[in-house]
Amino acid sequence: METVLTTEQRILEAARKVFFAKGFGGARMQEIADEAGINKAMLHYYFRSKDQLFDVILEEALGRLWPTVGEIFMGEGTLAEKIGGFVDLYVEMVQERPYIPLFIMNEAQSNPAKLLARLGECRPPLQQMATAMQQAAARGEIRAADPRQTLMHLMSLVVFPFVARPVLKMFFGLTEDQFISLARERKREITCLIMNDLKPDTPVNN
Amino acid sequence: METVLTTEQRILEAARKVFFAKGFGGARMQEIADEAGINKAMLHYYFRSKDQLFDVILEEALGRLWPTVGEIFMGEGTLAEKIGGFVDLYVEMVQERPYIPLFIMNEAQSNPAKLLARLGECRPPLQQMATAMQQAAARGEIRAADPRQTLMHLMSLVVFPFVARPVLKMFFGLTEDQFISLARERKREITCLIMNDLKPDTPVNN
DNA sequence: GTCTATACGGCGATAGAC
DNA sequence: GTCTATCGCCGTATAGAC
Repeated sequence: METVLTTEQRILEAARKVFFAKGFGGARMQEIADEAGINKAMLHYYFRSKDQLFDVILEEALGRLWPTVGEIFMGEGTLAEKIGGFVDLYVEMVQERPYIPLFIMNEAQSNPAKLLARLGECRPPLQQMATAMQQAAARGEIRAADPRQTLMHLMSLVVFPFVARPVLKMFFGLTEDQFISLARERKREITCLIMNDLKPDTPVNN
Repeated sequence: METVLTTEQRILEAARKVFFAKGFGGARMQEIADEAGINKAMLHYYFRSKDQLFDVILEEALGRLWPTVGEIFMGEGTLAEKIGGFVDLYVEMVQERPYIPLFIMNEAQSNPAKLLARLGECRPPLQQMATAMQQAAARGEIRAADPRQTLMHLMSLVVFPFVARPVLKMFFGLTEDQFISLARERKREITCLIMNDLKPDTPVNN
């Protein structure tokens, strides 16, 4: 139970903060050093170069992209429960680290080579999701649907509002508290939206 | 019908390209000059500083954020038609200029002051949309719903896939062509998704 | 209006004392 | 391991010839 962080830990914490906020190109080694309360030279002592320091941060971030989402879809229960679980977990992740998705989308555009190579190793649980959806469709719980579209719907609905948070707050004239409560309402809304879309055809009631 | 562009126009075109791709911090005046086929000094001759050049580009981009969306919701027709029209128009806009949303979300985070002031003047047509939804609800065409949530749904579903395009292509293992056709399918999907969600309660069939 | 040359500062990175 | 000092490069911006 040591509350004193090592120099390396303080550097990493500072680097996360600055890289996530400014991206690779916008981040300054000096700012990271200041944030960590140490000297610029120490950054190079511990991590040779800006590139290598960035790689460590990037690796961490990518590892946290897909929490334990795959397991949710492989577990027991109805698809509605699984989708609900996915949304809960994913909203929580994005809410805790809102900078990560924007950071990743940015780097994917400005430094594609660097990012996309590593991104290949962090695929979403598309296979598990497809299986879960097929089984649910066979049970008549939902209609047949393209799991890629459904995953894109889910990611869009969960991630976008946090990525665009400052813009949306301005558009809707919201305070931070109001935004948070609006975001909270969304969890349930999103699940309903998706399940409604996947409802099986009901010729009788049509 | 003059195909020869003035120097100023060529600078602006080059600046759009570079700023949209790299953001303010990542863009280099040298790159803009090369792209325009002129000298670096000319940039400063026409636009004094990088900041002022950027402001011009930003202004343009903000003006194109909301096409003539407001009019769609004020016109005749069912809400389903209006939503469909919104999606068509908005997808088209984002498809044509995919860099603009990411660019705006970025600058909103890294240079909030500069952007958010001007952003206030480019609000989405929330008022028109709210009115159209209230009227549709009164006609029994849809259930009562928070127009802010509906607008957030729409923006999320339309914008996110384009902003995250490189990432999604990698996740799903898609070529550019495959991505485009997936995006095309989405237009209809999104409209259905939203209208399904807004369907009025039907106690008889419930 | 367009060019070359240059000023000036900030950046990443390293050397070397302690 | 930690610091100060400094190198070399590249960024924005300007001066001045044509």
